[in-house]
Amino acid sequence: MSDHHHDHHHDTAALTKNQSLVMGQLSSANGPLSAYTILDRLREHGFRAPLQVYRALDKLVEFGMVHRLESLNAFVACRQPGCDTHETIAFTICETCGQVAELSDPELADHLKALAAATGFVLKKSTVELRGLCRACGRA
Amino acid sequence: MSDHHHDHHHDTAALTKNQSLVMGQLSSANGPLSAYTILDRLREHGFRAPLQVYRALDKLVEFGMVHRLESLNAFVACRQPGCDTHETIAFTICETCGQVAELSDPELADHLKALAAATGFVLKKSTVELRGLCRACGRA
DNA sequence: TTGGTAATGTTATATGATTACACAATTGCG
DNA sequence: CGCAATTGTGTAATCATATAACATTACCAA
Repeated sequence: MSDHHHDHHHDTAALTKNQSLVMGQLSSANGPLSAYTILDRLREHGFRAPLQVYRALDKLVEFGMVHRLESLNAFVACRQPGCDTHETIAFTICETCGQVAELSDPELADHLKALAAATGFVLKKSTVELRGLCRACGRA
Repeated sequence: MSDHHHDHHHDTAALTKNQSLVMGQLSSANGPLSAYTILDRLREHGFRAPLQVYRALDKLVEFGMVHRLESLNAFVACRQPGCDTHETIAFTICETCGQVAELSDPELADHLKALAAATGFVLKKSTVELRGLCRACGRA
């Protein structure tokens, strides 16, 4: 159907050592992490330089296992059920607790595409990041 | 109606010296500029340190005269007709020529709000940045 | 086995943004 | 006016994010 989706099925075993270590940190974190935070946490595993983290992150993002949050300069493990199949995604970012949730809404994707197309713009990639209060923090 | 919209009407005359200089650079640029690019261009006007730029940018963004593009770490002058009245905005960013256009679509705002609300999320601010090819570059 | 590709390690540097502190200009008000 | 509060400015240092350049190692495939 889609002409450029990921046909990867990278389970953890297929990752390289550095990729696994970085993925491990992101998976066990309950929110987004900056590259340098990941670096610090992996120093005891032999990491010495930012590039070790950034290279792993590049691949993990490419595989669709990790998302980059532009408005935070941080990275988060993908929590969607079919991580490698979803297309356009929006993120909600709670300004109080820092928690990030993914929203996958085909209608939104269509809406954005149509909106862009109306001005002759060919849409390649959407960044949608919503700031506010999550359900729990909104009650406070 | 809205409880925190801008009631400012800052015409250029009301800006401070540094704010005017920064605004001048952004207005005359035909695309987004990074804070350090602005700094370099204003050195001949006496600018010496990043903070002079960032402080001016903070105010200009607050006034609604300038937008920050999260995915570029750059800033662009607002080109919308009623710069201080529009609410939610999406940006198209051409990956070839770097040109940025603003889209102001109330339906999109509603859609995002509804999407967030469906998970109990209280939306404060939306970041929507669309990457792709502008009309001119798309023809190539 | 040999040659190419991908991954890694290391140093240095580029780029983006803020903290801390001192001082000057402007505004508001008694 | 005279004074205080606020806002704007200047400067240095530092923190935070990301990439360039180059050498080496691991792995896979002909």
